[in-house]
Amino acid sequence: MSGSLSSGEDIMESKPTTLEEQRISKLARLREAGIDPYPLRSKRTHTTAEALTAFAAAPEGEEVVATISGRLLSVRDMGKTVFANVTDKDGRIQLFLRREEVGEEMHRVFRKLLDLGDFIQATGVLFRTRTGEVSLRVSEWTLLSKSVSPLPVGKEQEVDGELVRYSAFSDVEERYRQRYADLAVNPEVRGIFRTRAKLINSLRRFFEDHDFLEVETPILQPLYGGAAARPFTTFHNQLKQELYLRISFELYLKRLLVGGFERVYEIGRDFRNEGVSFKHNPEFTQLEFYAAYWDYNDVMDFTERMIAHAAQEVLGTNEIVYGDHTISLAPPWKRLSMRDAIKQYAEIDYMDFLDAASLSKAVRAIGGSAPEGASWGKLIDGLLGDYVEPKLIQPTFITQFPRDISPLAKGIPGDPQHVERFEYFIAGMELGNAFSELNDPFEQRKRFEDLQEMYAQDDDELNPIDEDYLRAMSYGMPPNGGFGTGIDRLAMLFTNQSSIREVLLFPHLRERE
RNA sequence: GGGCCAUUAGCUCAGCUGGCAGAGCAGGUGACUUUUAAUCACUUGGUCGGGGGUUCGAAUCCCUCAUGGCCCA
Repeated sequence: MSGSLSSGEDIMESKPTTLEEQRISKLARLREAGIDPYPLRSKRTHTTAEALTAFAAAPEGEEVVATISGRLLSVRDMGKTVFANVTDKDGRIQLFLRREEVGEEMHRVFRKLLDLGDFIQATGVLFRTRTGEVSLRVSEWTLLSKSVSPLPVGKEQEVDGELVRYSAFSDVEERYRQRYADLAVNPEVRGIFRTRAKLINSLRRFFEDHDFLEVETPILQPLYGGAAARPFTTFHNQLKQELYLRISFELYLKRLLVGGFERVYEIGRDFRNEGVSFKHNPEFTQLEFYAAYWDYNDVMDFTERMIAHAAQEVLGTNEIVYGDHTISLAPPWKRLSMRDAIKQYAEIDYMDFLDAASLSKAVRAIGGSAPEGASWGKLIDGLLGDYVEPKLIQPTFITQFPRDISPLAKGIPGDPQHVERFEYFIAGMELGNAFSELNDPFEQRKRFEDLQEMYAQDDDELNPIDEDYLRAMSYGMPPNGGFGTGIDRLAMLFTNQSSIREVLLFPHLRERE
């Protein structure tokens, strides 16, 4: 017998708790009874859901035999008879286990040596108990995996068709730190991530159906760009080269339009070295697409159809509930220029204040915040965030952005202040950003240089000039519309979650000592 | 970055103006021939987030640090 296992000190870094010690001693007793607590193979014939369906579909009088596998989540021991619930990926089934049917020894082992959280496999005939629950009358069962640490399983009860949970694992921090336990005991959390996966699949199909090519571009980049954000830096030892984790995909995807692809998209991870909040995680999933011969109006048309289509596919409706709001994603969405939006919600016509100094004064006059040294465009963006964004519950495109905060967007003819750029907002949240992409290499260089000058003091905004990108553009880039959106925020919207951490499997948390 | 709140048993939580650290669930022992938050009896389990201070005495008051949540910037 293995002394190392009975002590438990060797398999766990920290000292086992009393409960863990009890379970570790059960491991030894199981082995004494000739039972391998971690057997090599298992075999199931039905998921719990399939077993219940098969029973419902079987003609009267026909036996349905099933072998199910899953995690033991509750036991009601009546002596000669034991009731237990076993769950698997998307369901649960009640086991009905009698001494005469499984034999004295396996009956004893089940009652004395199993714990909540253990994986087991059970074979039997389906039937309906006296109280009406379809159950598996177990003729044979085996242990598949012993749970040594107690899972935080709560209890639950059905009240008027609603499942009420008691002592559910709900400590937010522990749920994130031990997501495996959270997922194991909170099926609705698994549901969030199923919805998230369906959303991404649906978007991929939509792109596929519209002749987009899915591509992958570098995450490790010698230069970063395409957004205003601080990057993570890293180092390639052999090349002795400083590298950055990408902050956007933009400049690489547009290089592909130069290369002759006309519609490309990428879904992947971006990294931004900034604060953590209910809507920010240092790494997040981004979707960007670029389509040759489109302008930002085409992108708007496509965006509203794409999101509405995804909602229809994933949720079965265009009317989604988010917090206290019911939101209609059905196209067309409201379109409002930046100038009109700020006139409406902040009651400032910024075209009356055409430089940063006078606009800053006007912002302060209405009690708004105007950080020292903020550019004209940044002040406007600030007004948008403070006064407009929280009000935009129903989907809204805000169009025509200030030029100085939009170095990659094409200008509007005859309007030196604005460019063809939009952001879209739902539920008071900015979800994405798009423009008619600048494709004039001379203009692009000038914009980059202006930016260098304007933000010479500001690390957050200062991107290095990407000469290779300019060279690509100098070969000729088709006019195109581009778009980026945060998948995590869309997932929040689709799953009615108010924190980005609820839609990230393993959200970033500070280290605990 | 600022403010507020939280941190007590494996889980969910009580613990008032400072006076022997509690409950339910889980666990253990036993009872129970179809229960479903099964029930009943008995029972184990604690560095009260860490450190410092005040006090005869601190889970409780003060300071500080850590982590998390909410609100604000």
